Amino acid sequence: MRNAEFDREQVLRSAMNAFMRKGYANTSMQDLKKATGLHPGSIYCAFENKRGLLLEALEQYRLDRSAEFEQFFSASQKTIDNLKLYLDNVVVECLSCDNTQACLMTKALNETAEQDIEIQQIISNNLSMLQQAFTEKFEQAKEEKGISAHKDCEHLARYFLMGIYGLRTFAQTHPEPEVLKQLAEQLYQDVLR
Amino acid sequence: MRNAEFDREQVLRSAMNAFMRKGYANTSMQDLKKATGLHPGSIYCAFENKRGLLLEALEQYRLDRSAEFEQFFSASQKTIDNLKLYLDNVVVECLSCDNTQACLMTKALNETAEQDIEIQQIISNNLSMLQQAFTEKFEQAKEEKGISAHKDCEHLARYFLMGIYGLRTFAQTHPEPEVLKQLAEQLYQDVLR
DNA sequence: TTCCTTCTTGAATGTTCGTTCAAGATACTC
DNA sequence: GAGTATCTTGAACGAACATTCAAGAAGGAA
Repeated sequence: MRNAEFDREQVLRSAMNAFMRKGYANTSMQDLKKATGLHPGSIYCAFENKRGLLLEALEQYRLDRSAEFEQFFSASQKTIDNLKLYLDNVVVECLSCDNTQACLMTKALNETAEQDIEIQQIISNNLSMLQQAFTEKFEQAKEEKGISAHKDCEHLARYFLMGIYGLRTFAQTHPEPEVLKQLAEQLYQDVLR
Repeated sequence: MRNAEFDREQVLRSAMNAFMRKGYANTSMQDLKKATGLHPGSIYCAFENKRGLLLEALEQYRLDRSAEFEQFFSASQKTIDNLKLYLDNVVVECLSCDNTQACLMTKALNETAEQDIEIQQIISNNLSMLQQAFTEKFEQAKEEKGISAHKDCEHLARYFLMGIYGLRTFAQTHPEPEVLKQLAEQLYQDVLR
């Protein structure tokens, strides 16, 4: 027997970043080789093919973001404040030029639209989970009297998510800190109101 | 002498749709041949190369959308109502499955990010023009007393555009009419308030 | 009609892509 | 320490890609 030499999670995160930077179609096996340090044969042995690597990278991304999400909501006692922290972090992410700048989910969603139904479905499910997570946080905020009792938490979650999508796209053309912060602030106020 | 047989605008619109459906990288010359009815040689003769075709398609898209934009604001006397009409139309577009479903600008923006700076710049400029057009409409609405006098029209335009971006992305995963209409309604209310 | 210019055609080109595979390297088992 | 199962390597593969180009078709001028 012999174990694989590479760290699977680390490889997946490298692939994740490569896909986010150039998109799925524009990331060649050579790019992936350079990014992951794995030779083509190893990639095909471990992930079946390029698409399999994307599928696992998407799942790793979901896990990582899910963990990150929960971390934000252990920061303060008040859920509504943590939602603001989360939103502010989106802005920070948008502004970090050296980083990937976009969300792997929405990036892959845009690219595989009407082409790969399975990937489309997986991403839809993942984003639905995120939406559900937001819904729960808004319900929690309602219990804490952070938002008014007559609000529809599902709607708030959808609106919040829509705002985040929009913020990310907007940031691609106008990555000006003040503007993005102002937009995020307004989104937060509109959700609270 | 001899004139070209094809209608340039019609070819550009066909290419536009092909690029929107599959994305730039995933649209092959064969796809473009099928979509436009032009043979590779003609395409290269008329547009230099695939990228040149995208560049002209982007410009045609801008022109078409610009004309469509102005049409919305000749519908009613009140600018604020026309903004609602525009927003409702975005929802309708999102829901028309047979159609392209996405905006060529944001689609290409996502795909060429950090890869083709020139295209990136062109799209940024085009989206800035749209933002500017919205700003002017909001200022017009302010003069008509449709929105309160102390509002920052530039900010409103940015927020409105952000909402539209978000709506489009959201629709890709959840194309449910009631949900999208509710989101658009809330966006409109938040902008008015 | 004849000639010339321009457009159209589609097969051919070189390149790059994702993918495969056989040889070599390595660690575990007995 | 020999044997073996598994992983790693990277050259090689066919397919698909964007692009080219020479031959053919067609309109305008004379």
